Amino acid sequence: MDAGEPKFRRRKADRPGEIVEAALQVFAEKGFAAAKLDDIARRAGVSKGAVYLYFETKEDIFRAVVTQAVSPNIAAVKAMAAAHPGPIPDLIRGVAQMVAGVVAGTPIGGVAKMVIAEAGNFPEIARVWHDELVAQALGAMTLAIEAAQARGEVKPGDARTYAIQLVAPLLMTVLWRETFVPVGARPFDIPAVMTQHVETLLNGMLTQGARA
Amino acid sequence: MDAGEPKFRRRKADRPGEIVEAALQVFAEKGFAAAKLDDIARRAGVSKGAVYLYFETKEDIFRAVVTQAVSPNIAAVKAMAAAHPGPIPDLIRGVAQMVAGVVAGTPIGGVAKMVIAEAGNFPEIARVWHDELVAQALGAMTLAIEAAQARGEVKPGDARTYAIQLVAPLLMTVLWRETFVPVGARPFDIPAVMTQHVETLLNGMLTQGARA
Amino acid sequence: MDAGEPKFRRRKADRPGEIVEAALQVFAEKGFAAAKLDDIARRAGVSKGAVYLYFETKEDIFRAVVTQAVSPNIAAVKAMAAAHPGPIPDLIRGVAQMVAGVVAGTPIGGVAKMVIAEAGNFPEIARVWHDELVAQALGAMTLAIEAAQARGEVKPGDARTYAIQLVAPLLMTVLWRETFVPVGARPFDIPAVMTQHVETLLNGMLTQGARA
Amino acid sequence: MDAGEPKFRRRKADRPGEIVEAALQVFAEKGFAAAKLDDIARRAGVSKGAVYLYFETKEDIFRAVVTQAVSPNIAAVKAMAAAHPGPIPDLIRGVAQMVAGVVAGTPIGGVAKMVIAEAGNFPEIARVWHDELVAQALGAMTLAIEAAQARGEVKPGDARTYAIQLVAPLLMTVLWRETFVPVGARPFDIPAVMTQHVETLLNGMLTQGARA
DNA sequence: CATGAATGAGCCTTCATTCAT
DNA sequence: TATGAATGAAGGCTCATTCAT
Repeated sequence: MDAGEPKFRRRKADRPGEIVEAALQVFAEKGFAAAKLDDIARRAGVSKGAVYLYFETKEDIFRAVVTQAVSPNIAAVKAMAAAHPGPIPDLIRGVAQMVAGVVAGTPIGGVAKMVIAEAGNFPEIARVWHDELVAQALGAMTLAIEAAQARGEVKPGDARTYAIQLVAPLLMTVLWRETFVPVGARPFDIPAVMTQHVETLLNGMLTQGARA
Repeated sequence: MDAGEPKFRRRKADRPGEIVEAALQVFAEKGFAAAKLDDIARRAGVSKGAVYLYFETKEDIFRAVVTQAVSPNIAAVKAMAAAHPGPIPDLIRGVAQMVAGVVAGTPIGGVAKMVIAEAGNFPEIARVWHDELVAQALGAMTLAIEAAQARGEVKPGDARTYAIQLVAPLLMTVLWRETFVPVGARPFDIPAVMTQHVETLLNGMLTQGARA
Repeated sequence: MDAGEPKFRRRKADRPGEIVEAALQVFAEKGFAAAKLDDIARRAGVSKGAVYLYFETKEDIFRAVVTQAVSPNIAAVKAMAAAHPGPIPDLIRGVAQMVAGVVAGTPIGGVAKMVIAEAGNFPEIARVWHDELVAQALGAMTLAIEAAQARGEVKPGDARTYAIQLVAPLLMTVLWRETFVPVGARPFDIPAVMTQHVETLLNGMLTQGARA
Repeated sequence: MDAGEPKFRRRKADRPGEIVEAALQVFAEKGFAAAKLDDIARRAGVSKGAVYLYFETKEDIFRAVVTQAVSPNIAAVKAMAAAHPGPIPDLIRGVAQMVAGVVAGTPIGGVAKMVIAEAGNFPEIARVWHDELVAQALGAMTLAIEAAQARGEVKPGDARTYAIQLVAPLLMTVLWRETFVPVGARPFDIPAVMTQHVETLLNGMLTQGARA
């Protein structure tokens, strides 16, 4: 019986996840509007109608894809926020490695692309992404840098700006991978870029004393 | 025709340009698929039919928007490439200021967003953007940095990586403006960010001797 | 099975009847096309699949609803047809009271509405309804009136027309109840209307002699 | 040029009327849900898309059909309401003839059928039909009858009931025409039925004195 | 018998594109 | 050139019907 391909499968519990996963691929590849329900369904291995057993509309699927990509990263952000208040270089190196790993190993890059692309059409999604993920992470980094400045570890300068200086190459290389690599551009080794970047930037932003 | 020509008479020769300009706004706001020909025509102040006197298809308009945004910047890139081989800090500061000015003062950010979003659907556009703009600029910067390394001005490290480290915050802040500012995020002062970034990074990447 | 059988155990034998009853309500409320199998099943207290154990298609259920509403009334019609050939006023009064009672106490009004609404899509249903119910009743009345005319009880005039004159207010008030009362119209007291109608009409159609 | 069938016609002003007329036929024949936009468009001689240049949704078309059928009759109702306060028999005979003419000569029967069928799904349509047409007409008749009763022309009895007694055969024969005639039932001669009905009923409802 | 997850044909609606004016 | 009414293909969504359990 196992060998015969049953026409129906009856796996209510698994379906939503499978559909969201398939949708992530299709949306990341084509964008929201150009993605066809048929494609999503086929890639999820179900019929078009089955998708509507689990989601109300195409927009719902989109929202599920994006918000679902937020949640697992919230933990990481919280860990970052709660990070020990020790010397800032270790913190930054640790965070950079962790985030680089996430970015390299998950489809979060594709989701980021979708958020950027559809922010105009789905403001609430941009808001969720910002409020729950980006602003949190940026805020945690900013606070840590301000504390380090107070301790004399980091040179004067806008702390929030230091924070984006730190993460910008990550976003850049991810979008590079999504945008230009498929048309033949030379890819970047994301962890390597981050290593060089963090060392260079630390070198530039730390005070003499902290650089020891 | 005569002296009594109405002051605000529409210039026929300007039509394509007006349409492209209108299309840029609509595409940047909604994305390619969600942009309606009707909106573009209305915003350009012409009828829907008139658009088809100048462009074959919606894709054509899109291509025109993106490629048109490339050309004026090619000059800048060439200037960059031909830049004098003097001390690298001045070159970098000069380039950064120029690029920051362009980014802050033109809709190129919206175009970048479109390129990222539609790279999957219009690979040749991603290719044009990469080959004629991004790769050129990155290549010029890379060469200049390698030359500076050869002169002992810049520390060892991957020159192409140094180049993206330099420009990444620019892309980041532009996308921030396009994506999160409309939903209430605090904006960045792009030139200020670039100033701090360039100084910090130069501080970190220059050798002792060059830092004088 | 045994004495301990649950008190409210569902009678399998009743299922078709329960489904038809539920379907009658839903069809009467929404019409054939707008009625959803899901609604019918839910209102009958069974699963959607169970409906298909008893009926082949949605059309089948519809046919069952309408034809089932015909049968119990056929007896009444036959009784009418076989009615004693005595003075017509008594016959008419008796028939009117009986029919008014049926109309007021059964969902036959909703069925009539369905027949009217779907006659175009289900001609055979209109035909059944006409041939087995309406034409029979009308024919019986017509014959009785013609007999009364022969006996000099009823004035000259088209007998079939007299017959519909008699029943028309019944249909009118039923449809009023189905159509306008739900949107706030003042309802009619159907038996009262029929009493006044029958007396007025008899007054107008009987000859001097019969009016004694 | 006239001989050649042009692909497009450009008759903006005529379209809505043509579409509503076509829709009336299709809706009356199939009902709202079973009517296909394609059918309506084809019968109106336009493409499916063209329909959407003039109406937002299928429901809109339906509403337009029904409300459009109301308006021309409102005038007649008003005339009825303003009718001279002379002897009631003349008034009733006049109104009956007029209404019978309208009913026989316009598609109002089909519209009435639609209103009855879809009252559950479109309550506001039932409300419009009732408030602007049926209740007005019934109210005017009721008032006239009450006045006649006050003058001693009409026997005691509920005036509103007398009013529906009067019009019921009209509705009955119209629905008969829409429902049973297509499946082979013998049609009624509507004006003839009304003549016999009015005379019989007047005979029954007038007082001795008024019958002179 | 009974369930309800799954299917897929069908239809409303949108919108890029065409063309008579 | 310019217009905008008209077209028709495409796709989101619904729901009667089927079938593995």
